[in-house]
Amino acid sequence: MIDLRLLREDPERVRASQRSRGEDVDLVDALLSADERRRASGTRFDELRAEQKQLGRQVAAAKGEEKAALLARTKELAAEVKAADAAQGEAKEEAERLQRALANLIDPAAPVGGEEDFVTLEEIGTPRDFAAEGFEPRDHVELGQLLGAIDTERGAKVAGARSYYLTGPGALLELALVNMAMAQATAVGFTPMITPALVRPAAMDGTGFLGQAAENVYYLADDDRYLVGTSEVPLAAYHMDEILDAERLPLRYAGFSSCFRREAGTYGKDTRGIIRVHQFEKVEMFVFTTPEDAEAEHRRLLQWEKDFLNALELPYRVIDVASGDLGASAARKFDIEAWVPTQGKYREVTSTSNTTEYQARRLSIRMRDGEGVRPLATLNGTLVAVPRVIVALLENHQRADGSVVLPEALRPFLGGRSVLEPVAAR
RNA sequence: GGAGGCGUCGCCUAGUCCGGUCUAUGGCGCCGCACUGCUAAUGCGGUUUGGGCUUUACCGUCCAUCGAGGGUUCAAAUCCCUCCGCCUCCGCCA
Repeated sequence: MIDLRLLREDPERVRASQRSRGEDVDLVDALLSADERRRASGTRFDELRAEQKQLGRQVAAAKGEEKAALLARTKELAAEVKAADAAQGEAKEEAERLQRALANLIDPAAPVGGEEDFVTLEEIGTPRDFAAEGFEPRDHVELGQLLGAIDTERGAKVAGARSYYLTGPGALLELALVNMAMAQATAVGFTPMITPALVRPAAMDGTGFLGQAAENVYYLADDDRYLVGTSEVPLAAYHMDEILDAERLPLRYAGFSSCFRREAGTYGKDTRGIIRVHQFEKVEMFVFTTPEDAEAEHRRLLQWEKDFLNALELPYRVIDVASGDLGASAARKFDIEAWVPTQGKYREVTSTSNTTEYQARRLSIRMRDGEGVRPLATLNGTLVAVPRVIVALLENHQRADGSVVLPEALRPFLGGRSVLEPVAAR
């Protein structure tokens, strides 16, 4: 949610943000007038209620006829109070509904435009020239089969499309990547967390995933629970309804969980392999900090993501995502895309968003400092989304014989192993 | 799944049976002031959160807030219902 005071003082800024996102601008004025109605109905209720309380005290002290006379008056007033209360409730609900529907204010520094209008901030590393090396690179599905690391066929048999098994070295590779990510995160002060993957509606809604993104969320109707698409959800909601001492900030958590995505509306996209799947594991960084520190922390999250990919010796680029392609919670977002040789393209492997005070307001997470009590800022960033990193590792580090060289930094997490070799088919 | 107990403004706690200055008690912690070579101790005052009005802030004031939501009543922390959470026991189970 955005700050209503800011909305009242500078509605044009909010309209501009909506426009830049390509979202409904009328929502802003609908919210403004709903807020007006909310305050008016609240004032009326408060006045009636004050009168009722005052009379109530008189009733308590009165006796006999005097009391009977008072009761006649208070009875009438009670009906008015009840009506005013209902009106206030409706106005409040409507205002909050609209307030929740409004996306976060765009950071003015974010590029304006749609999905294609991102700005490339930097390119790190150089994609290998396989032609010069004299062989055609295999894609990760083929490599995964050769190495006995990925089984997409049986994944589909058992769990349907976009499902897979990580087998043998593939399974170990996941564990190694997760351990390496956790080691890096804890070294710079993150608290490792293993989070619930199944959450209540308040957590899902509070993080902003039940808006436009709702169609990609698995919902268990019998239990009124959601499967999270990222541990950002349980990590953000971890401090729901709390007031944190500003001196404790920043609070940094590295969450590990399975992630579930329906991938609705992506039929035909990335149907081969494990780039787009319904279930995967991920280590996510999540930070609670002051609004003043949020922008600097966003840069730090990006740097930690780069550190990780650098250690894996992968070529990648960093993009500044354009306004129209931001999630509802994000004011600004940087994605890192790793080079995928067989596609001749950079593909998203991490994403870090500054959600400013947006999620904190929805989840009622505040901080107490010298200024008093006010919302804090939250930020998130991927450290490792396992399948996509496996894709990049296999394809970028493959050799002509189908073996894959493991980057130095990963070897200690694989018992010192330096190469994955093809195995006989099973 | 079954039976029972519990949920009070940071923490602990009084109040709930029997509705009415509860405008929520006391302690701890914390903040301010006083006293004091320093510290400690002591004394006094303050200390939930949100919303409205006062054009912002300060100050002041009103309303809401006793796990959440509804109901009964002139009036609900207190009575009734539903839900959520925690604890104990039984059953089942990785």
